[in-house]
Amino acid sequence: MHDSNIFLLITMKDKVTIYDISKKLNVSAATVSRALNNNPKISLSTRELVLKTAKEMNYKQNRLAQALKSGKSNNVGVIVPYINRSFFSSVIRGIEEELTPHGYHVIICQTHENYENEIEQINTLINTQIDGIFMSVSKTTLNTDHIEKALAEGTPLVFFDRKKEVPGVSSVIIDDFKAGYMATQQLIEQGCKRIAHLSGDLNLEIYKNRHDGYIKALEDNNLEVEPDFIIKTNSKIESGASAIEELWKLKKKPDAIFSASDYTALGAIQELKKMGLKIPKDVCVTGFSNEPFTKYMELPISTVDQTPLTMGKIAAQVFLEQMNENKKVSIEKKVVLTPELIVRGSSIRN
Amino acid sequence: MHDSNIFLLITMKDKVTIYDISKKLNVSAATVSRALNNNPKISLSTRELVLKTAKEMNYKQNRLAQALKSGKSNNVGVIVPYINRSFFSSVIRGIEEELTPHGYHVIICQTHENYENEIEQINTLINTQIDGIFMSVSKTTLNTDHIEKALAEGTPLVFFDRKKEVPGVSSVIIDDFKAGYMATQQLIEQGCKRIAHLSGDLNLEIYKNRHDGYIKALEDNNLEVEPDFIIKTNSKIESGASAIEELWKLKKKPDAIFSASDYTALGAIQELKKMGLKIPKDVCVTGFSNEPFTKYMELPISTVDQTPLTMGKIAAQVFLEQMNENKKVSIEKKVVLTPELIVRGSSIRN
DNA sequence: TATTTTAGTGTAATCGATTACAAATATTGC
DNA sequence: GCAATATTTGTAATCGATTACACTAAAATA
Repeated sequence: MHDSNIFLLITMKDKVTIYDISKKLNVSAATVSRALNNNPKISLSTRELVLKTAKEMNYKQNRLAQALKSGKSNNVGVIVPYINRSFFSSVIRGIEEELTPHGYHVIICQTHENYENEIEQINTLINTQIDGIFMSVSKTTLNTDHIEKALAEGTPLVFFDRKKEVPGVSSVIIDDFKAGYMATQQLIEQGCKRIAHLSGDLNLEIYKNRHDGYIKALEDNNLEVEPDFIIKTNSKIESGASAIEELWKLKKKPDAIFSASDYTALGAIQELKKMGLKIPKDVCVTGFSNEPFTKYMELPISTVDQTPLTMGKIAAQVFLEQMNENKKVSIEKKVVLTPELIVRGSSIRN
Repeated sequence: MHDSNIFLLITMKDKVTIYDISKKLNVSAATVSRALNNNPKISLSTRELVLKTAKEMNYKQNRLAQALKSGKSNNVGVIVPYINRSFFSSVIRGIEEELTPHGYHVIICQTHENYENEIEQINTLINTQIDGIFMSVSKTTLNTDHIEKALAEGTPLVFFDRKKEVPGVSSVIIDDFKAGYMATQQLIEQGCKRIAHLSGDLNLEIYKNRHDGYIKALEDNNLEVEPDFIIKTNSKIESGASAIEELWKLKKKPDAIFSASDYTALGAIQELKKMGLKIPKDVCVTGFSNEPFTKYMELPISTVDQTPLTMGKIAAQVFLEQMNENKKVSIEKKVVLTPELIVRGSSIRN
């Protein structure tokens, strides 16, 4: 910290309420409220007078009071592992852009991939009387009691990307199986025959599906599934590098890598280059998530785009639909978006 | 969209209030409230009974009602141009992590760099009775009336990164002058003598300061300031490429580029390579912002880190300090963080 | 003109929690 | 045993906006 000044200043007027307006105009607060809400049973003259006076007095509606009365806060909560991950921040942007025109505000919470935080965040969101929750579950979340409790309170919930099976909860995800299949298929089409897979935690649905898509593509092309070619990694660059070390200890070496994460793909590429191998000539590589950096590399990395902005917007739409339904009934809607395979230099051989 | 199922389910109990607890225990709501708030003037036995019953009935405090009564919502608003920009999402993360332990929630708003949106967002945040606003002003914001109005309502405001001069408003920024100076100095130390600058809009303080730091470094090293070497760009990759085209039309060509944005730096590098020039041998390049991709390039790009997480945390601390002060007095605090020059391959010659 | 409509406004309760103030009960001291 | 004090609980107002119901006055109808 380099510098820091102090400066004093007196401010602050009291906030104007409908009672202040009603006093000034000698009408009841009810009349003021009705005028402000364009209630038809108010005379044009008083309505205009109230509106004019409200503007003059710089009246601002207290949404808190309104929310308490109506039982609707017009706030929604979004729970993600980290908000500054490219994918999550883009989903949030999508949600925000879709909901703002409907008068909603978005409250964001991070779990840091921690189950306890997730429970805590859900509870405080419920206390805040949010009208709905959007969430991508943390990696350490196994149990769904906290989610079912939220539902029982009547809080609509929408999963995006990372979901759990909970009756009554809608979800918006991408077709990870298809993504895994497409990515693998494209590598096969480049002539690759020994494709390794750097997988995430297979207990998570998304990674399991990417893995299964990879397997199915191999099978459909009559390529042998080599268990040694499947390495569990953790979305870190170093993890990609060490996976390559491990793979290159094998007798039969891979000629392509399909990584469930762009970061491990990057680590793999760096390690392969260090070993003197040429990409894509010797080894083709495809990552996952379309992290911004994949596009900007001198050798751009093939990857799968999860269309996060769309995902956020659709999740918001699902929520809005649910808000328009009968409150005593909740509708479960499962939307599966088609991912987009982005083929770049790292996996083009000809 | 690939698939979409419908599933029905009945849910929802009514929410439990202190009145439900008070009825069940045959005590007054006041007693329940006091017990829940650990008010000392309540007997241990009733306190325990209330707490136990509250848990049994799954009571959740209504923070809306509490907020209305207390005049404190425990929500703060953050206004940024776009939430999915690496820098902004990291600042937001910093704010969130600092304020969550104090019971605050963070509401996010985007302006899309649009002045009208900014006004709108401020107003709806005030209606929502937020306890404070954090903002980075939009590029199109010239006038500060909307901000002064918010202050007059008694809403504390903290600027971060992009600020305006408004009396009574605290700010947390980085020393952009110093950043520009350091970056330029490092290029000079590599032996560069003809350093061009790709600048942003000089009407914005941050770009003006980076520019001024660049000029000062040249002067301090007795290098001539060449007006043709200063090109206005717009933070897009293409803008960096066309700046290079323009510069290389000059008789005297630069031997280094200091760009006020990582994206224009990237565009410049791509264009220079296309022209067959070697980096850093022929031209050194330094960008600004430490965008994630700069680190991952085969030739990593030198850049300036704005320490966004720290910036968010400090902004939050400034806000918390202000909340602890006398409400009728607002204290203006100006924090200037020291940026970090990250020297990478694109500007190392030896 | 008498009576029914209609339009416009006011009264008061409500949302859920908090808190001065009042009241009831328990405890202490003499 | 009784006043004085301390402890615990209740009553009711409050935060600001909304709205069912009641009421008045003017307009429409017979």
